[in-house]
Parts: sequence; C-alpha cells; structure tokens
Amino acid sequence: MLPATTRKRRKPASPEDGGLRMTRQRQEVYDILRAHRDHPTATDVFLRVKDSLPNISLATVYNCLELLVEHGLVRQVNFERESSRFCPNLEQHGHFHDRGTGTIHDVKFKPGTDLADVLELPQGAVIQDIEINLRGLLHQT
Amino acid sequence: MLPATTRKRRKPASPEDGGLRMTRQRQEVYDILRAHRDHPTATDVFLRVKDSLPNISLATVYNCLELLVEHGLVRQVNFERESSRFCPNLEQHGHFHDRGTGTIHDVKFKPGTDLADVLELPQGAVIQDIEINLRGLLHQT
DNA sequence: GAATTAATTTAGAATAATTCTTGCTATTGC
DNA sequence: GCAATAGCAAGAATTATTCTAAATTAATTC
Repeated sequence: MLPATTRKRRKPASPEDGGLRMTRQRQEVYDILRAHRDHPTATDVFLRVKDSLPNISLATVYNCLELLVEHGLVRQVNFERESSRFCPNLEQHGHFHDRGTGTIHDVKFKPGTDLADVLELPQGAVIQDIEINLRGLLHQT
Repeated sequence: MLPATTRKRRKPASPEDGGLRMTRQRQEVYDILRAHRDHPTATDVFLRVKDSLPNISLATVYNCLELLVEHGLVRQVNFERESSRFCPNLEQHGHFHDRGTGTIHDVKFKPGTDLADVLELPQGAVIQDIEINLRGLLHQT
C-alpha cells in the first residue's frame, strides 16, 4: 500500500468546506442551518430537511451535523442537558437563552475586548474553545 | 384544605440550607461534594457516598443533587453532552476543561471586572445565570 | 462506459444518562 | 402514639444520541 500522503485524494478539499465532501444531504442540512438561524435541534433540522429530501433519516441528519461541526462549518450549542442546537455563525460569540420564549440569541463580544482580561486562567492554560451561555429574561423596552 | 399560605411549614427554613431539609442522604452527598472538589459526576458521588451509606440508591443521589442545585447550594456543570458534574463553589466562576487529563478547574473572574463589559447583551436582557466553559490544554510551565 | 472500490445513507437496534413510578420507611405535628 | 407528609430504594421508562448492517450512491480504474 502506498503511503497515505502519496495516494491520490478522492476529491481535492476546497478551503471553504473544510475538506468535507458536500453531498446532497450535507448541503441541505447546511443550507437549512443558514436559512433559519434560530438554533434548531437535530430533530428540528430533520423535519425541515424533509421538505427537500423526504427520505432522509434522522441518523443522517445527526451524521451531517457532526461532520459540519467537526469541519468547523457549524457550532454545536448546549444549554443544560437539553438537546444540542446548531448554529452556523462562526464569529466568536456567546448565547443568551430567553426563559420567557425559549429562544436563543447570539451575543457578540464588544470589539476590542478579550475574555482573558476578565478571567484568571490557570498557569499554562491554552484555550482551544470558549463557550459562554447566559440564561435570563428578555423584557421588551 | 387550608390555603397553602396559611398552612404551617414543616420545618422553618434556615437561611444556610436554602430551606432544604437536610436528611442523612442529602447531608452526605453535600459533604462529599465539599470534601473533594473535583467536579464529580452523579455516579462518582454515588460510589463515594456508598462508603458511609451502603444502601443509598443512584436515584437518591440524583434526587439529592437536584435539590441541592435547586436550593442553590451546589452548581451543576455541563461540558458538551457529557454527564453533569457538580460543584459546591458558589462564587461566580467559570470552568476550564483540560483535554489532556480530563480534569476541570475553576476559573475565577478578575476582581472588579464584569462580563457585561465584554458582551453586547440584547436590549432588555436580564441575566439570571452565567455559564463560562473553556476547553484546552494545560501545559506545565 | 462497465466493473470495482469506497463512501454515504438508511432503518432500526443499542446505549447511557437521567427521570419517573411505586411501595415502603422515616419524620413531623398534634 | 397516630395520622399525615416527606423521603427513599429499586427498577422501569424515557430520551437524545450513537452504533450496526445492509443498501445505495458516487468515484475510480480499466
């Protein structure tokens, strides 16, 4: 067997998709996430994607979501032990969960600020991933 | 039946325990959390508490942990979709998950800082709860 | 372009953490 | 002490997710 590096790649990875081959199912799942940025669960996505791909299975939706997350196209958002939600916003941001309506809102970082300014990180800590989840109520003003 | 508000309370809530009656099981669970502050899972707590209460059931441990969380004596910490972990540190703090060892470290806020200084909260948002989870590697220095 | 090989999808079974139910036990208020 | 209430144990049930095996689709080789 040839060494992995000299074997031909099946499909040259395009930089945009993070090396992920965009099958019909993966594309639809991704498109749906970008069309309605309301932080749907896997089941939500499943129900939506059925409109265009009636035969898709829930397992495939889970698969696609996992791959999209692995390849950095989508973020997985967890609140407490509820179902995971999925978010195509790749900018650094946190989430606010409105207990009144159950909706989740993206929360931007103020420009020029750094979380490291606020936190006392342990000696030698190298941060790979940051998750900020807020819960509360959204009052109309 | 008398209206709920006029019925006598079984036990006057002491301010320390948040109105929670401290049964043997609850006390042991709470003590164990405070003795080893290593963010154990429910099963970890179950195994530890068995030393002093060999007949305790896992369901009771879950019950006790839930009540301790509800009454504000303990915080529930979730990383991704892993088992919940429990933390008796009530000061405002975040958590750092070292992917190298799997351990979780408390991360203090720098004194005099406010997360609201870093985040652009939605209009009218009233924050009830903040969760900051970091993941990365801890290198020895 | 047909055959071959590999990747992907599907459907349903399996898993794991957690919650629920039920019958029993302990505690409380009187 | 007795009735009422709260708490506990054991195991069943639930739920989101993952795994497995077979079928399908796509890519590669000839």
